[in-house]
Amino acid sequence: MGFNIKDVASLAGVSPSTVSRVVANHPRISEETRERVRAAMKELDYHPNAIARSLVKKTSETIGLLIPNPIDQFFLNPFFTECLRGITSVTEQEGYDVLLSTSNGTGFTDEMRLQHMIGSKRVDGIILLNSKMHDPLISILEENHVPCVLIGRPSTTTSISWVNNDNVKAAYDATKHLIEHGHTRIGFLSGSQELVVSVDRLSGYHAALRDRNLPFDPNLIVTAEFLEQGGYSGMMRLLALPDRPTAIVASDDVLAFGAMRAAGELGYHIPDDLAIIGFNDMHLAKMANPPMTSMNVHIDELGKVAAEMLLDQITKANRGKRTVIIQHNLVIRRSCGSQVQPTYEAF
Amino acid sequence: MGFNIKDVASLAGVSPSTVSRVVANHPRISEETRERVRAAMKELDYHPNAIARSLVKKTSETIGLLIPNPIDQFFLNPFFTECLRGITSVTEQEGYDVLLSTSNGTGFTDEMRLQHMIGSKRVDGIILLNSKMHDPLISILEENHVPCVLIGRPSTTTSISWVNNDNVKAAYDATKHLIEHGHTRIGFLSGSQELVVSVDRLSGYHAALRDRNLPFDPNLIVTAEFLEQGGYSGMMRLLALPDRPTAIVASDDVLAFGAMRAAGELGYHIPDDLAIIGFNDMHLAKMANPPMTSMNVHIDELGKVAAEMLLDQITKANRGKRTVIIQHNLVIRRSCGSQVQPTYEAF
DNA sequence: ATGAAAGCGCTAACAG
DNA sequence: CTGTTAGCGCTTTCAT
Repeated sequence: MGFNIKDVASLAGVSPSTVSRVVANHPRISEETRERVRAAMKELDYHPNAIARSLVKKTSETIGLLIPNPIDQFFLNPFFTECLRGITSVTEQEGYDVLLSTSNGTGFTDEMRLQHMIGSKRVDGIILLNSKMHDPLISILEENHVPCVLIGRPSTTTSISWVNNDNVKAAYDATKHLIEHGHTRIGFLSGSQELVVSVDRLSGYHAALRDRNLPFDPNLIVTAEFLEQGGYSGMMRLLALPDRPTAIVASDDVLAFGAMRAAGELGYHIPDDLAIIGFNDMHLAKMANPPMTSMNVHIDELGKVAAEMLLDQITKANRGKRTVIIQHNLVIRRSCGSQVQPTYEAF
Repeated sequence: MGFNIKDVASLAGVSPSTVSRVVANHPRISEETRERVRAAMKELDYHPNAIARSLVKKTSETIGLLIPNPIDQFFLNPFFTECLRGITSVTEQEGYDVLLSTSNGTGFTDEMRLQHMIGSKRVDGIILLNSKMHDPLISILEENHVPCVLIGRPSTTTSISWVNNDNVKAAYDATKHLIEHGHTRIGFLSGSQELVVSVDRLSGYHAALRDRNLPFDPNLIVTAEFLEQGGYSGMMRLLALPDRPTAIVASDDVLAFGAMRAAGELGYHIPDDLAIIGFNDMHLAKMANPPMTSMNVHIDELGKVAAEMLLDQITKANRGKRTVIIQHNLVIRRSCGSQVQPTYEAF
């Protein structure tokens, strides 16, 4: 318990540096001493102290993930799990661990937590989630020259790399789909306009209306938190309008679920009375009643590519700025009035 | 960029130890030097190197979470997110971060990853998920005297603390509910019998049948992975029986979803032809068609209590073994044939 | 109240 | 191929 490199060295009758070399698989070590050291390591159940190693090598084989506040609200949206699944699918292959910056108790802002994560040297790079408009986190990252990748689009010019969907186009496509179904009054359930993703999706909605010469009615746009409750109350407001929408684009599936619940309570039938399209195509979507049409933006892929890009920066010192766009595709089910077979999908 | 304690010290005209003291809020520092040091820290944008600190203090303000292999399969079940939500709700208050041990690329087993996490000294304590029967991880934890808490019940006597549900009783209650609805042929969709939770839930099912003098038919028990696909194929097998069950207890909601899909494809109507009860009451459950009756075991609470217990061990050196049982409650919706109002629930 | 010095466990020149 | 030496950046006695 708690043996260190010196203990192993003296048991094997060599110097600490030799032990260090066999641990690191240094080539120029005689087979004989290598064996002897290995035996000593096993006998003492020696495990190298990663902290000490980290201190001298200045790498930690760990990447950091900054969970934006409020933390537990973030976990409520399946977005996080999907992202993390993508991220870990590459870290596990490359031998990296993932540090979640959660500590917030002492009233730390996201900026302070990011500064701390960088300054504390516990991670070799950082993945940032959920970029906000005029996000101060971006400039912190730039100033510090830390390897990092943003999941989402920065709202201002920046030198840091990012992965994103073409959210403008995705919302455009979703809205167009409803227009092609004959809808002219289409409501839009938006997430907070502080988030770039919300801004982009709203602007795609606008563009689609404009292209088809449909009038734009600000009353048809409701902003809510990315929570089911937000979708519910937003929808209630839309349905209370004298000239209610006949179709809804929700910029997140959880909003769409809330919207469906509100519609159900008021006695509207989906898709006959009201068409709904969600965003993200979470697993939930296919189990909804009726199964929900949703824009799949391949969140796991966002995470996967972000992690790959980050590890590239870290291991290859490849700091050139890269931006990647992940494709989207509309998964048509029954909530939008399309005539599709009642299919059964696996998770 | 990259200033250290010495840089701050010389700028402030003091010794490194003094800087260290003001960082640590040491009381016996004159107000004047404290100010001077703070100014220097701010000017250099100094952030203490947590790695160096960790090396000497032997604490990291980080707790480790060992994600069992296969990692990405684990993320597919919402169990993980809920657990993590509970865990982070306490770490964020207490100023701890969370390290996910994911690195697995070089063919590491769970044991090796645990050993590494402990030996590497990057975490002050460990939360273990998903205990298996005869789990070797448990003995590793015991031997190393690391602060740790198990989420789940250990299958053998052990000195380590754990949090769990009374899964035997929970499955008993779920099964009893179906029996009270008049069912006598009740199928059981189990997760892998290598997991303690599966064993417990199956034994609760047994006990309920026994208590009501119902015959036990091994054909009614199907074991599958905790994935929707597992529930689907398991259900297909049950429904192919000459004397098919009229009700199902699924030991996980994702299994129940797969079961519902299979039943749907074969033209069975739920709950009229077939009653189903799931386990975990994930958010999905209430959005199912029909809304799913499910045993809520309060997973976030498991995570929360586990984290609290762990931090207690770490900060108070409170190593006494503790075991906590989190209550369960059946959330009755429409998939089990109970006559309940079609209610609408928020997330 | 502050500084000097030793050392946490490891790696990396530099010698040999 | 292997050992010696000098740190990595910080905390912590022990002095003063």
